[in-house]
Amino acid sequence: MSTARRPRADARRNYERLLAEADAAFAERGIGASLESIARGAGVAIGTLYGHFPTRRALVGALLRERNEALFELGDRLVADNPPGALATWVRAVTEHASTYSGLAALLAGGLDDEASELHESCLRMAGTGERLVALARASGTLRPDATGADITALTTAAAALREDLSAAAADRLVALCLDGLARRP
Amino acid sequence: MSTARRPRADARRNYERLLAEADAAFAERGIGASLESIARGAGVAIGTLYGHFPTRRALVGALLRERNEALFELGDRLVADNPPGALATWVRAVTEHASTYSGLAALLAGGLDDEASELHESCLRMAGTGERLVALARASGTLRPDATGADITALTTAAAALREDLSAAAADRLVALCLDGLARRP
DNA sequence: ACCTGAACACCGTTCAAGT
DNA sequence: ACCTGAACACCGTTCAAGT
Repeated sequence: MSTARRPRADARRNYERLLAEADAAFAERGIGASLESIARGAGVAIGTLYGHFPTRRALVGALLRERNEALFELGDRLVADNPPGALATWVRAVTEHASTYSGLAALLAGGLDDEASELHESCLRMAGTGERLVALARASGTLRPDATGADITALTTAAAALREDLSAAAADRLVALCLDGLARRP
Repeated sequence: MSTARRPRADARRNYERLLAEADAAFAERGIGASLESIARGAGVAIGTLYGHFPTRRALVGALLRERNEALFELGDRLVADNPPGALATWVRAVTEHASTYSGLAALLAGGLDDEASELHESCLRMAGTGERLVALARASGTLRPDATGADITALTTAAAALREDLSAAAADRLVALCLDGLARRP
């Protein structure tokens, strides 16, 4: 059934080199780092980069693949086990994930509504996990009844932006305050 | 005492044209809009733009001058009168101000620590007003004793970023939740 | 005193030509 | 099947030459 072919050895090598170089560049100079400099650093022509990754988002998506899997694994486990503080754990994990590269938070926020985005699927899945954890917390009476999954999406997006614009400490504090605001009053 | 001279008529006209064109460009395409296109739209050479505004931030600062005055006037009045909900009013006003152009929130956040920034002074003043309003609210017992001015800076920065990345509704909701988290428990 | 625009360095994206 | 790099369009910034 599979129509997949083994890629040519040089293609595979270029692919890996581009990923490694892009990761370094995005980590250092943010998600807007020049694609030309990435191609140069990987030792390939600019056309080769575009051959493997037609858009910047495709490159980001490929880089995030492993991190996404780890994140979703955590999410599934939290939903299944529903341990105390599951929601807070999830919010912190997503915030960290969205802070992998500076500028990523905005890209992820945009990927939620943009079906054409290579990040759309993982954004949807993150939102879905948030919804489920909110439903669980509400059912167990630890959350305001009007809390929604959208609140969690907003909170993680805001916290990730704060990490970029101000500091991780400010972001952590905001998360704590908001979760406090979301908690059910005794 | 004043060493100020009346500017040449054409200089003044170019200055005003550049401001008008920049306001339109920043409002439409965000704070990163091309300076070359702004100069073109204003009908002047690119060097003329640099002559009047040596950095992008200087241009933004000039555009915000009037808005800043209105904001500070509101802030001073809130501090003087300390009406109910003063802190919430201030947070919403600053959030709106930081959302004037897309991308401005990040610039303002950076201007707080960067003394070289043309926006530094107004950032400091905003933070100062926040501090005073927090002190007033704490003194009147409506705020958690551990609340700080930094919390207000973080909240407005986060809300402005949310407006850009998600929606104004999400931002308003976050502000409400955080202010709830900051309120003194009865 | 101010304006002009060429000059330089850089980037995103495409695509004909190569291997 | 993949890679190369020239080509095009665009931008930030500076500065010598003009008025």
